[in-house]
Amino acid sequence: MAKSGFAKEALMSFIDRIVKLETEKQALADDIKEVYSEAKGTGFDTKVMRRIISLLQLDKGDLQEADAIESLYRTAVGLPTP
Amino acid sequence: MAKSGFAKEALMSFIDRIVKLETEKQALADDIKEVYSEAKGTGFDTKVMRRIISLLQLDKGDLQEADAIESLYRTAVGLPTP
Amino acid sequence: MAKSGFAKEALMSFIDRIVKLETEKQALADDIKEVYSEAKGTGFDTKVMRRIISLLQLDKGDLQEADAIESLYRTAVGLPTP
Amino acid sequence: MAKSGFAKEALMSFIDRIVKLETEKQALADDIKEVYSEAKGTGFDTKVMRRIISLLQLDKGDLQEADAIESLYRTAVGLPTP
DNA sequence: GATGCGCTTTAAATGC
DNA sequence: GCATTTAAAGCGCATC
Repeated sequence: MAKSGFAKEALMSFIDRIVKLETEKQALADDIKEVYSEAKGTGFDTKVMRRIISLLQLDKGDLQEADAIESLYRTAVGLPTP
Repeated sequence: MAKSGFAKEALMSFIDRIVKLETEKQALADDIKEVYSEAKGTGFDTKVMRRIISLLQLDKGDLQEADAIESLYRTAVGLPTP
Repeated sequence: MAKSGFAKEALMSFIDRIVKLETEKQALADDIKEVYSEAKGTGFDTKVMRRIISLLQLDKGDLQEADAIESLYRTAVGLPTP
Repeated sequence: MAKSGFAKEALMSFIDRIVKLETEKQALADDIKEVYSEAKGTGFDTKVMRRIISLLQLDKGDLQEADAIESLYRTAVGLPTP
């Protein structure tokens, strides 16, 4: 049992698995960064791209609602709506 | 002279000033957090509020341009425009 | 209520307060930058200064952190924590 | 060119690639979470595990950091760095 | 349900 | 000006 007997092997196994997964995860993060960099070099606005990607994650209703609230608040503070 | 003679006093003076300013800055950050918290309690969407505030920092032309690019990208990926 | 009736005045009030606070906060950030700039002009290494300041701010937490590390290693090895 | 002609296809390609990579990245994040969960179920303290893993990852940089600190203090005190 | 902590992401600063 | 590195902010989880 882990708590008292002290399963050193088990702990090391868990930790190894996590370290490995995190390594792969970091590699993907680097890939993503690279794609953004490439897109930027092609002339795209990466800031807007990031926003678009986050909007894509929303389901349709949520997106509409978010847009609606933003329109409302924009009007309230005197900003033009797109 | 700082580099060779070693102006310990001067260094400490600079550091003290910075620490003091950072303390005040942190206090303002806390105040801001509190206002957001109050707004949230009143029923406002703080995420949208943050966006509105960042949009307010832009000058008019920049805002229009950002909106235009976003519309373009939205259309390109099949998202509805607000 | 904010969502339906839509308290435009309340929203503007919150946003005004935040914008004001952020303005002051930014002013302090600028002041800090200026001090660093002045220090740099006097011959100090600002990177080192930043490091020292962060170390100074960590001083208090440092002991706690050392204690925490000991504690966690004890736990990891199955020893009781004090 | 992206800005005027507007390469819709290119944009969609970039975004698709990023979305795909982020999906994989999220899958790995979920895997990691699952391993922690399993470890927890086996009786390990996940907080401690996280701490240990972060310490393991810092091991390499640690020496460098120690050297850097010595270096910065030397500079602060006016001593030449090696 | 609230609070704190860690992670992720985003903005800024510096050096090339 | 661009790219890297570092600080700040926001977010979400986990705990109490």
